[in-house]
Amino acid sequence: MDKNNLNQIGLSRHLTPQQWRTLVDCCESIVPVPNKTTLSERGTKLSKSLFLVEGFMGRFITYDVTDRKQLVAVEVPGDFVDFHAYPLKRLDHDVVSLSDAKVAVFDHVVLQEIFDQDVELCRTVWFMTLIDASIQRHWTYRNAAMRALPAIANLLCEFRQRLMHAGMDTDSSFELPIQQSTLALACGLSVEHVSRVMRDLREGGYCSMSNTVVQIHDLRRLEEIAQFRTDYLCPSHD
Amino acid sequence: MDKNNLNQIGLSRHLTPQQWRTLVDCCESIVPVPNKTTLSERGTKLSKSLFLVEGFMGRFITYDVTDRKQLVAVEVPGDFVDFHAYPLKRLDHDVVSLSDAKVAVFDHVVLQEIFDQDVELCRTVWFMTLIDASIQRHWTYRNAAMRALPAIANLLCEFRQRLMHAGMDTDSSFELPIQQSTLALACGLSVEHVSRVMRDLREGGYCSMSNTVVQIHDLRRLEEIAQFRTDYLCPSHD
DNA sequence: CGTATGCTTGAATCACGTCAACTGATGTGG
DNA sequence: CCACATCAGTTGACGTGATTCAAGCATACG
Repeated sequence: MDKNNLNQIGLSRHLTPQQWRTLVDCCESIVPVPNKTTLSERGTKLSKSLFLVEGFMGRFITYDVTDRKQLVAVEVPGDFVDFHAYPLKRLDHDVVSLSDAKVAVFDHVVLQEIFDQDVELCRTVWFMTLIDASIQRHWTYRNAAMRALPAIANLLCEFRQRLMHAGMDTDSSFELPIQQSTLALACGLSVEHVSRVMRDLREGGYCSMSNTVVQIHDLRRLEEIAQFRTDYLCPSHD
Repeated sequence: MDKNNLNQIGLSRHLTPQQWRTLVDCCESIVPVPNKTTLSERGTKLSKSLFLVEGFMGRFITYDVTDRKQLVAVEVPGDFVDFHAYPLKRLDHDVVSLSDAKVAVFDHVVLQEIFDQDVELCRTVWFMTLIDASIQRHWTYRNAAMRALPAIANLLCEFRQRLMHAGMDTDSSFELPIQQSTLALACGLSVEHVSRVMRDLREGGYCSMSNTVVQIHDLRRLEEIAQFRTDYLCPSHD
């Protein structure tokens, strides 16, 4: 895949066309990533950042003692993966692909150069990492304050909304190449309980998930039990 | 209080002395904030950012339907409050003081000017907001993956560590001007259960909390049951 | 004084985890 | 083609961690 074919999708739409071109020009390469690939491990020093072109990525925090893997964040197409690694250098978690994916690679040194020349671009990218932070706060909220059924419903609504931003058609159904066990890891629930919740959502006429496709049966009612709000996903820039 | 008395504490220590001076020079004023003051409400447009000189601040997400207030983040002295509001402008949550506090106020327009002149400073402040994000990921983890007792223990360890960074003496005890109900809001637990957990921590010889002081009885064992790790609080810059 | 406010404790209930067994789809090698 | 393994999902029985409701107790405060 040629880097000139890179489309401005998802969060990257916050950039002006010129800024986007500046960024794309310094893209090192575009590489395919198979499912379940560990892209970076906790504590190792990073020198590259990624733009997620296709597929899903997950951030996992693991404590060796308990061996519990907790999924604390998911990136969808159009997200910048580890652009915050650029100033942070070392991360406290692992980044693993949740599906076959495709990523555009950026070198930190090159990024530093273009940011030096364009404070506005630096600020905009900063802004985008802050939307991630906003989503992260919501994940904190969801895990602490919501019961299993509304939580799962809420997560599905979030995915739908974010994939919509990424330009995918999500009217009555959408592709979601992750499985129940992944939802369980994201919400801190057991797979068995997620299975029961999915049955309730199905039988309640809200939505259903089979293979890699989520079918929305009644969006209004789904968003209602999910207590879904969009403000944390798309804060206005002005 | 005069702004020339502002000490470089906590996260602000990531700035060089010159950067710190640049920032302090553009501080508008230093104002006292009484306990339980709402500094900014969800959705309202912000034109100022704050540096927390003294006291504690909390970020609350509330859904009107359920009326459940969830505490998703806490700021300690030395933290920049809403510096990320600078590019974000509107927040998805409320910011409320958890104790009597003192804040230094910065105007966004002035900030924009000094960032325009110093990309490096912009980058460093960005870096600091990313440590917040790292903490946020850990809160997501704690809420999803940890049981009540280790979770509370972990939160107390986090406060201890962060207050240590802020230059407070926290050898065998430290000031923590928040109450059990606040811990409950932070961990998504009921006040009654937090009370029981605190009793277990006390009787187990780990730590105890009375009024506004946390007494550490056995730090090693406390950090052990808390599964405490410091990496998410102080990532290295290089 | 009485009345909040913060903490504590007990008993009943419930949401969710754990364990175990089973299904169906997919794949693999003989 | 069949025997077998694997993996995602499902279901039931049971245990438990945490909530809820209710009451009581201490301290601070108008």
